[in-house]
Amino acid sequence: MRRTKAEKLSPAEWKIMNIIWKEKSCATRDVHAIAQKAQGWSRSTVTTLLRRLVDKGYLKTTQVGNSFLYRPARSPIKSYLEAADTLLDNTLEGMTAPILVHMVKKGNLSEEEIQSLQDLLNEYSERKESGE
Amino acid sequence: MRRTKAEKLSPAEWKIMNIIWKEKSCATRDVHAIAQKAQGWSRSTVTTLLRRLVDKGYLKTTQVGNSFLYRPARSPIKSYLEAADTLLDNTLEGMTAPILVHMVKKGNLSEEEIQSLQDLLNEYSERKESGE
DNA sequence: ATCATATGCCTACACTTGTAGACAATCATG
DNA sequence: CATGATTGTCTACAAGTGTAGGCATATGAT
Repeated sequence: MRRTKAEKLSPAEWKIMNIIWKEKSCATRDVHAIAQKAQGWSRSTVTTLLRRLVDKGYLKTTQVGNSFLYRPARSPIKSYLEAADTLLDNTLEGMTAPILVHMVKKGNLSEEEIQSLQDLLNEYSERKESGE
Repeated sequence: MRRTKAEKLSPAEWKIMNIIWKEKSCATRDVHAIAQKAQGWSRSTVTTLLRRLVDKGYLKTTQVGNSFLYRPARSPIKSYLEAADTLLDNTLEGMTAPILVHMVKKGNLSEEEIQSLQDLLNEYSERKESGE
């Protein structure tokens, strides 16, 4: 259970981070309001998760009056990419493509997003053709 | 900590599954030999993980002499796709594309794999253009 | 038959994660 | 000011995970 690099988030912690990455006003009560509706979590549960996220370096706090404001300390994109890396780490050779296909299918991508992926792939296939 | 659907694997369990998905001969000793070299795990550790994987329904056993043969009870692809779904579940709207880009970049895809992804994306973009 | 070895099974223990109650300090309102 | 509501802090506990030691039995070699 060594933990050398960036702390991994648990599913519940991702939920909380997603709330804070999305909302602007981030007092405990706000997070709780949302998480209560979405997951049925009690105030205690939300507080515990917030504390752990601060511990893990994902959130920073500012005292405001008698309560705390929570702000993200890490960018969502970076965090998601790390999670993607973790997924690939668990994966055997040759499995990446099927996974990508699957994700494209379920990803509900916009035209622009599809376009950008196409461009990227074109770039790659050209490189391959010219002897990479 | 409810667990309704298919049991999730922990990182250590993925490692073991990958060994068994890859190797043909799958007695404890074989798994241990590999995991010992790769992760430095003791025989006990490997045994425990194998037991848990049987419990979770990822492995089946056949008795052979005084020892057990382990076989996968689930396909790697299916399992990986479920893991990909879990990743997407944690992810906010609009983040799928950047993740895909990232995975393409790190995925070291073959020409055929790139081709198949291109085909898929073309299909999608045509559909979009014709008013999906 | 004996003994070293291999193997399965049980137990253990620290750390993580999900989930939350209880208590204390603080704040707002009559 | 008194009191109820708000907020933070501490503590708790069951289940999951990483990691492994030890014992008993089965097996192969002498």
